[in-house]
Amino acid sequence: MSKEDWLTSNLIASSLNINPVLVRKELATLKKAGLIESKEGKNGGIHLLKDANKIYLSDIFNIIKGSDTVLSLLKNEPNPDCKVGKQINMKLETVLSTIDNAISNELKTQTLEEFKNQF
Amino acid sequence: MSKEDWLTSNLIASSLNINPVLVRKELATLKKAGLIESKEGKNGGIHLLKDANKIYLSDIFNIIKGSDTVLSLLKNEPNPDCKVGKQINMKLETVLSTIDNAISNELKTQTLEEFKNQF
DNA sequence: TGTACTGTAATAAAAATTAATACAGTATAT
DNA sequence: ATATACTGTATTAATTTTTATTACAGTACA
Repeated sequence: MSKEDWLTSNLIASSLNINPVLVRKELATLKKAGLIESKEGKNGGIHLLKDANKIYLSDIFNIIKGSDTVLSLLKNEPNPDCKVGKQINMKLETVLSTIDNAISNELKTQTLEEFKNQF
Repeated sequence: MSKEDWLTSNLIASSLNINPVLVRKELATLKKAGLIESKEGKNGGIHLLKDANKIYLSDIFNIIKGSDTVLSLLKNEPNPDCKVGKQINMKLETVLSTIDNAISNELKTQTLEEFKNQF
């Protein structure tokens, strides 16, 4: 992908076999995070702002993940009358954060370029 | 929890604030995996088959996770006419497996006993 | 000025999760 | 023996989440 290639959300959507609007929503997240840039109008689209070999899979993971934890066990609201239930989400949060970090660290070992070169 | 304490699914459900049937389904998984034992009939319930300090959070994680990957990106069926789409799930699977391993390794560092003792 | 994009909102449809109901089977206590 | 309180499991309903669809304003290019 050279600097002047602009990928369209329709092309991506048809490759992923999902709806273009979904793609554009995810791209909005990546754009906000500064990973990609977009161009409106005819012949527009998106492309990366950095070289793929400077982008680690962890970067993408962390952007898409946002502030949630990957394992979303914190949505449940345990019985507050239960001594354990009252405190467990706080304790779980610690575990779930270390899990997110473990994933992120693992994904630091591969660049987008390396992933791409498999094809 | 001594050897003769039998926790009922209703108690667990009311602590978690979810439906008892859901609890019993998860317990069935843990039982099949040999982590817990159950007793039917009056005064029945479930309890651990091993000491909590011999059970690592990773054990529970792996049982509950089953054969799926935690990040379930493989359900999508990309366009098979796309050169990349055709192959990507295979390549993703590798990444997703390393993620599962990373989580499992992280959770090996804490026992159920240690987690419990926080309360 | 028509065309092909992004960006975003609103709504609908589909899928996944959770809840509810029901009940057979079983062990215990009285 | 029999009422009681459990597990185990099936079926169906309700709820929530995810994904798709439709629509359209804004923008840049040819």
